[in-house]
Amino acid sequence: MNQASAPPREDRGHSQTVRAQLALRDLLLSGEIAPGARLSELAIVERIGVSRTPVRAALTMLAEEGLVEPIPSGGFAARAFSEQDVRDSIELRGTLEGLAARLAAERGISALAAQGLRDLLAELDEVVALTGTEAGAFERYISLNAALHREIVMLAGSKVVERQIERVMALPFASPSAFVMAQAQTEDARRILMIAQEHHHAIVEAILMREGSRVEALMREHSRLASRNLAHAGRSRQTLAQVPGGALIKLRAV
Amino acid sequence: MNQASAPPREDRGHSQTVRAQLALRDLLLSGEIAPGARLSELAIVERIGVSRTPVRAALTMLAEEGLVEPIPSGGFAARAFSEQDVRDSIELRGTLEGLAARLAAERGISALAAQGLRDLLAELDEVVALTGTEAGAFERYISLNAALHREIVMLAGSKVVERQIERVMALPFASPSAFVMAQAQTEDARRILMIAQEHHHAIVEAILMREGSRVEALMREHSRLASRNLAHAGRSRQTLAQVPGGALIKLRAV
DNA sequence: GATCCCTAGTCTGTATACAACAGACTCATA
DNA sequence: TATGAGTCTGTTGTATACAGACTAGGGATC
Repeated sequence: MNQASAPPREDRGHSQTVRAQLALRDLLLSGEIAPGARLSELAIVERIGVSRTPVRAALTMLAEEGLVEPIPSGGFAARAFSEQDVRDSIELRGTLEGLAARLAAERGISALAAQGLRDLLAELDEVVALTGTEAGAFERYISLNAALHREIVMLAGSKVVERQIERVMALPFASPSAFVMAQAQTEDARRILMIAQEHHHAIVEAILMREGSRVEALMREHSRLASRNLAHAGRSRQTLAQVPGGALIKLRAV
Repeated sequence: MNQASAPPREDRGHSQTVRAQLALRDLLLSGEIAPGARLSELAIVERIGVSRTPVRAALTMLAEEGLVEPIPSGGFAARAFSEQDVRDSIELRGTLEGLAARLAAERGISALAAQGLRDLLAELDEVVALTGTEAGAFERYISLNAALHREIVMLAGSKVVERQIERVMALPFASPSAFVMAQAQTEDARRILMIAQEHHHAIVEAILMREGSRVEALMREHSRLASRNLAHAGRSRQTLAQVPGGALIKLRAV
């Protein structure tokens, strides 16, 4: 270990493998490593200062996540995603979240969990009202939105389903809030957030009323908001840069 | 490399990592490594005759697949599945296959692909007719059934969806034919196969007619046949032993 | 001038050595 | 007898050395 000096940031507590994984993911998502490029292990070693073994482990993990893909002759390459891939990922997330929400509705949730959902909804209501007038409202919306979605997935009470959804969300542009930031500058932004929040209300209500089929349909439709946002964001590479992992997306008509 | 002798079977052509992965998967699915047991790397090295590096790689891959799970303090343990886990996995597969079938229907398939589906159906018809009178019919059914399901997934034309379904099927008892063998001895066997085949016909028809919503519902219901079979198979550990990966399933009331 | 082959360099896959850590066991003490 | 500290063993995480495979570039030949 003759690299630079101490661990770059407060990476202590993490193993070298985790550090490598996070660093690599950053490099990939920011586009610093171009999509399609081969990932030479030695080059990565020099770049992030851990030895080949953890780098290799990180690469295989990222390959499982789908951010890199194995090259037949050996090694890995940064993966590129088409607009269709993104759309499919969103549809996939909607379908799986729909399943989770349906299970939650059908199996029923505790009074405590119900209150948790209501609280999240109320907080989201506040934030949506503040949007446009207060800085940081979007960031706050994103985190609350993620929390609500996560909570619904948890309420399905199925590790198997949970794992699977986690896996889809490893593709960053598939996350529920991926395209919110891309819309932040638009005049439409507030309107879209209000619609999304209306969805949230309906979804929570359906879960509480144990309307499985309804909540599934709602959840799917909800995810399609992201698709719509993608259509907007996809118009320019600049907007796309606001989207997490946007650098990985190849536009058709650039 | 002072182990035993030459590579155990015709494992040549595979890398050590792949060999380790296959060997470990076998060990896990057969139950030779008990669910919940810690997987010591050294022990595996001695058992399958490759060094720690590929064993380690295989372990992380199997962890991604969900067959083993990381222990907080380090290392991995063989995972155990509850009956509920199995049921959820089947529901998950049904949902995802439903999505794939719907996409195939909505996007349309080529004339060649349509003919391929019809051919598979015809072959399955034959095999189902032979069931009970001819040995090996069940095995043939399983392989044709798998081929049909695979084909439908391919026809969705989405790598992202395909990958995800692959991942669910890594859990062997989630595969479409998992519980067919468990039923082979039953007098119900033939009846169940006929029902499944009726499903297949309706599914293919719906895809050809581009009835997305219908095919999705059909596909889900189709997957629930497996759940029903599980209920039967789950009654005894002996029947469960016929199911791939059955050794990993913990019965509630044994 | 184009194509094919050979060679050198680079890279990955694998094995192994080393160090830090976790857990269990023992022994001493209250 | 119970509790605590200390040690000791087994295990994983990490680094690195080595060998085979692949790639690219240059030179020779058709």
